[in-house]
Amino acid sequence: MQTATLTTGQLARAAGVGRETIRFYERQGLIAAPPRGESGYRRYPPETVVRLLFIRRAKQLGFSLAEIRELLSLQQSPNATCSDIRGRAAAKVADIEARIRDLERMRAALSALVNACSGRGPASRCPIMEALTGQEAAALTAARNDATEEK
Amino acid sequence: MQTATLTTGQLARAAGVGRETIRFYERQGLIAAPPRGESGYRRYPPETVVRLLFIRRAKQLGFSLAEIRELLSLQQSPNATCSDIRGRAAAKVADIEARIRDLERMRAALSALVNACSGRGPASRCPIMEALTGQEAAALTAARNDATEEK
DNA sequence: ATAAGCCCGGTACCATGGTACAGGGTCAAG
DNA sequence: CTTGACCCTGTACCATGGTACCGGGCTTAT
Repeated sequence: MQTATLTTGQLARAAGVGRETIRFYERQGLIAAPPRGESGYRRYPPETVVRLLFIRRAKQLGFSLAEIRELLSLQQSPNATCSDIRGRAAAKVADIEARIRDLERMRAALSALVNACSGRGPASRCPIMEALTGQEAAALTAARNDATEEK
Repeated sequence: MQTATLTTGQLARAAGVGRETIRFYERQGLIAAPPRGESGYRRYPPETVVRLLFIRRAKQLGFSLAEIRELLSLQQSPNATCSDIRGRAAAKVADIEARIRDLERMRAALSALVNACSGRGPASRCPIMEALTGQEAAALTAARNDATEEK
């Protein structure tokens, strides 16, 4: 085995990802299809490890694979500017902030319900369930009671 | 058409969801399969609207369809207690808070990178890209330079 | 009575990020 | 020279929450 190139398994171990993941990234255009040996085995140049680690870090920062593909192609392109990158990163920050606000809104609404619930009594009269059920249930029940009385 | 029951389309309009979504929820066990008319058409009792609105609200609060199915079955079950419900809601709050913390961590790391980037110069020397690329790239480049010099 | 509009079951498809085979070929050590 | 570990392609599958289409049947208004 030549130490100059890596097989798929060696690359996977070096980058801390699965072997299948590497082939998946190749299909997704995140890493280039490497040259092949006689046997058809992939022979990765060692810098592919760097690229895979880049992908891992970008994923941890919340970038999708599509966005990472764009970042990588900007990296490659000679007339891409630093402010292009900065713009994408800032947009992603805004995106993350929007998701946080969304979750904060949920958290506030749901924890208000939890606080409104004593935890005693049957589920059927739980304030949480009543809030989720809304007004319509009462209206429908009333309508049905009317019908019963009229009968 | 009897006004006592609703067709799938009427139910969909009343609850503000798609017709296909209702059949999907039936397959997922979120709403019971309703009785059918002569023609095989579904005939929903009007309270199904309440159930669909319940599902919508619970979804807005971050519950998955599987969790909503559980909430609905607790609602139905006579020996389920209020504290069962409260427990699920509290667990969901904790879940949402964990997701928020995760996003906060991303936001902090990424906005630090955005602040470190002046936005001037080529993408190849962008501090954001350098941070994502890490140390390995420098090490590999050095190794390659060594090899070149030795040759 | 005919056309529009609704409904039926079944199936396939969307995005996201992979994972898991099956059925072969290859490579290195013993 | 065989055995086990590795690699190949291709395809199907996982969860999530639906959406879209097909070929047919039903209903309703004109």
